Amino acid sequence: MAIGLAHAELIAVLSAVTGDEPRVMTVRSGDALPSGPFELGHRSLQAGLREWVRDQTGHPLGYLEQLYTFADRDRTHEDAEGRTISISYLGLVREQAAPGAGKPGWHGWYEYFPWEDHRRGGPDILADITGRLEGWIASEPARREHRQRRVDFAFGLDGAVWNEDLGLQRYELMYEAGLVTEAGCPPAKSFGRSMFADHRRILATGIARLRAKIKYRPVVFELMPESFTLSQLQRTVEALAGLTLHKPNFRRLIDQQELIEETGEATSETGGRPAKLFRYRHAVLEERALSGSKLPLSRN
Amino acid sequence: MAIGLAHAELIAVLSAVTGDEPRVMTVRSGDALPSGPFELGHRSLQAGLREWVRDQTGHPLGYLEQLYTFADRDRTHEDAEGRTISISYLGLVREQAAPGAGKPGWHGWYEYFPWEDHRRGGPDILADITGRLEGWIASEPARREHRQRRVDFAFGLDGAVWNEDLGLQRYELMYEAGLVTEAGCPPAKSFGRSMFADHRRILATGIARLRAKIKYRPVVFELMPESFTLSQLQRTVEALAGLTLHKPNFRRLIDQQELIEETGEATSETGGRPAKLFRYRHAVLEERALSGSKLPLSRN
DNA sequence: CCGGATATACTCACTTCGAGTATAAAAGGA
DNA sequence: TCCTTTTATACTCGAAGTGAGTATATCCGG
Repeated sequence: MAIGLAHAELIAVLSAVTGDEPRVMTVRSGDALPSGPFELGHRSLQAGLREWVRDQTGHPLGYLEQLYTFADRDRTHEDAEGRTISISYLGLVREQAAPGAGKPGWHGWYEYFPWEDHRRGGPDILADITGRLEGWIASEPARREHRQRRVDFAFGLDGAVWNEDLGLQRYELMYEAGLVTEAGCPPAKSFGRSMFADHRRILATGIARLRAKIKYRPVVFELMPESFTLSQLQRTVEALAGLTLHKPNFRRLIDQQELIEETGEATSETGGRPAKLFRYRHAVLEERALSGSKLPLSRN
Repeated sequence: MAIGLAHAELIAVLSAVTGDEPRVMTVRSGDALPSGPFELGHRSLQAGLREWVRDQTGHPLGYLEQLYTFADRDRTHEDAEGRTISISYLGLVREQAAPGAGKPGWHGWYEYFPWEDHRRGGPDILADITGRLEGWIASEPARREHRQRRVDFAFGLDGAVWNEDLGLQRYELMYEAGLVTEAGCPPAKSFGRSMFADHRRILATGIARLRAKIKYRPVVFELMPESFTLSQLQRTVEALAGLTLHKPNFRRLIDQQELIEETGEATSETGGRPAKLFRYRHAVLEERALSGSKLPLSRN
């Protein structure tokens, strides 16, 4: 069986949460995701990326999973024979281990996707977007109905509810409708900060994946410091989902799953009544991480 | 940014269900999964694979999704510079469109994973496997506890319940314990039919992904003929999951989701009372395919 | 016309889950 | 000191979902 030659690169969506702001590691002042060649000599892709991140950033990398492999024709490396295959990964970095977070190199998710943050209600920018999308829908009568259904579903219009998992579909619709500069839209009429090539699409893929995952796997804890309060944990989940949650239900679900345990200490840095500190029960839960563990993503 | 050179190949896990037997398309008399070079000139990986499958098999390919990209050191192409990157896909083929199903080229899933079929109760082979695993657990005192937890969880022992989604973890445990020929185990002491290189592991990845997916996305319908009875649908799901389901609950969940509609006809080929025929509501559901749609995988 | 087989329909108890309400313990200013 | 604000923690209730069992309908073949 013959084998085609290609160039291989790794692209990483590395996220951390500082306070209540989800961030992504970037290069070129926030214009691109970190990427690099897939070097020979690595044991595996996963190991290669781990090593590379450690060298480049000094941050130990907790959770790491493959996102998607792209090889579209428009990704062909300029002057080279063969084409480029981009293998993208999603990685989670602990806040405390990310001293660079906040400084250049880390940028908030919602700079790139301002319409995705619904923690203070649906953002005003949404009305502008859906308005422009209506124009796009009307512009081609033959596909009108189909487009209308897609938009209503993705943006929670006409009876549908906003679903935080559909971030990628929303970005792709906006791309199709020419509302982002990556699709050739003039900056003045586009939405959100754009990125190099298809990096923003890859970021959207990572965000969508993470938002879906926190609902059934205890990956949030990869973003938390060693000990934390329940409110901190909730704010982290809220930051990722771009939604606010019902506090009593959040707490109920967390402790009925026995994912965490009290450290015995408390902190009064939170303003009001001191909060108990908790830690994640690593050892006991290695396996369970593979199955259960839901988070209550009910709208508030 | 420099780009590493590599060989790229595509590997496909193409599945169909005939009657109540889930099958996978194979080459080399069932010893390998179909694979081929990633040719230049394809619009994308997805398009390349679609084209390639159509040419090779004559089967139109319905659902297609990327599974995983492998590039471990032991997958290096023999005499070549660079290494091989294998991009694997999961594809679903309709029974009626797979005239070759049953003939050479298609093999039942459970030839390769006999311990995964629990439709007639836990298979006898399971006792042999867990017995051998106990030996492996005991063989290294330092990791005993950890191994015990992994095995109990994956195989549903010691209070845990059998989880059909964990097929990949089960295979990997068996590989680690040296119970499969791919890991160097002599054929007489190994379990299930083996495959070339890591193809059986890729098949396990595909099966696990599909078993997980049918629970929240309506992908089963990609495997059904145009019109079908509810029992047929249930038997297909059962074949994939390797479990039997509670009939009344299955029907309730199906029709409360409004995924299907009656064709108006009925068939009396089933032996007893004639069964109504249904069809999947394609058009209405393009978008919903992205979110909801659960299947009742409750044990019976 | 009756039993076997399959299809279809209904019921009930238990759990889950969204949503609201109540109490506890700190800080800080009047 | 006390009262308000703020945050943490605890409890309750009703609606919906889910597992499991039972009952009825309609064919076939003897």
